[in-house]
Amino acid sequence: MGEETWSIDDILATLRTSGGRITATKRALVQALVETREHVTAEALTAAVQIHAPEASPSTIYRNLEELEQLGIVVHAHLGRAAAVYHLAGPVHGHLLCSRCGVTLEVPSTLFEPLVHAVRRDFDFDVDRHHLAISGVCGSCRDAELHS
Amino acid sequence: MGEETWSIDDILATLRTSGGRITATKRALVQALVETREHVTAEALTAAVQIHAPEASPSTIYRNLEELEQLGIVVHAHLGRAAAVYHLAGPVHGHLLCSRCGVTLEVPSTLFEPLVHAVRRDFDFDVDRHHLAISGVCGSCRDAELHS
DNA sequence: ATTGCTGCAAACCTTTTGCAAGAAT
DNA sequence: ATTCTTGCAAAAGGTTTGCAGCAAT
Repeated sequence: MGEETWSIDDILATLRTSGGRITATKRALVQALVETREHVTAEALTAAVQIHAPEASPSTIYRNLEELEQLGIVVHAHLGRAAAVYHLAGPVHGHLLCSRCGVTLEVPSTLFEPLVHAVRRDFDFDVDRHHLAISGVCGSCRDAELHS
Repeated sequence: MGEETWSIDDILATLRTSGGRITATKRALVQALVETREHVTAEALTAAVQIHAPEASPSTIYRNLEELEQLGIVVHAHLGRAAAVYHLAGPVHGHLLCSRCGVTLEVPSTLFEPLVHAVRRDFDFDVDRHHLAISGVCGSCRDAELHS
């Protein structure tokens, strides 16, 4: 259920082993993913990669991300209507997305365990813990609303 | 936290009371929503409305859906990368989306209560119960996978 | 020498928006 | 008469794809 941590070399090795080729774009993408431990959009990753490889195109980023995802290195989540966010598969966690300000909070997956088990028991459904995304209103936005 | 059930007349009355005007498109849309108790895309709703009002355009459907949503009559959820699904606000429930076959299961929101409370307590975050969407793999797809 | 990867540009899909004409009140 | 709504068409935003050339193996 996800490695502890991925190093750049881990990832490149996995990429090679799977038959993929290592390109400058892939290297820069992997580096960006490892360095920013946050949830980033494909657009942000493209920008990061372009610092090192100015010619890199969004389509390549998408293709590389898909390759990494199929290897279990990267996961993505859809948080509402906006662009998907990508991050390294790591310690599993859920996402709380504020529908007012858009902030994303990561919460430990332990919070979801009761739900995960109930859903498996009652609905024979295996929750993908990586894709957990719950929307609502964060404390700051709720407070701001009360004052208006 | 949501009415028990909406009738067509309930909805039209609410629409009128709020200052909105009743048009043929709105009437057909409301009828489609009440009749199909499922989760439908804007595209499907457009098709349903066009049976009665062939000239209705998708943009009008979107605008009407937004109006209905602001009145608390309709809610929508984003289940993955595909089009959003809309349905009448009713007994609150969560969604389980199978990432293999795309089926959507509705589950009672009681399953989410432990999570909702933990998240409020620990993260000061108010979950929007209508938007709960959890992805994973349904029993049929898991079984099919085991046999392959 | 293979053949996987790339950038570019264009296509795609869902949703939003501008606008002038039309319709509900 | 007022002004809310509509249809159309175009735009927008995110993602995917076709293709010919480039590059990693």
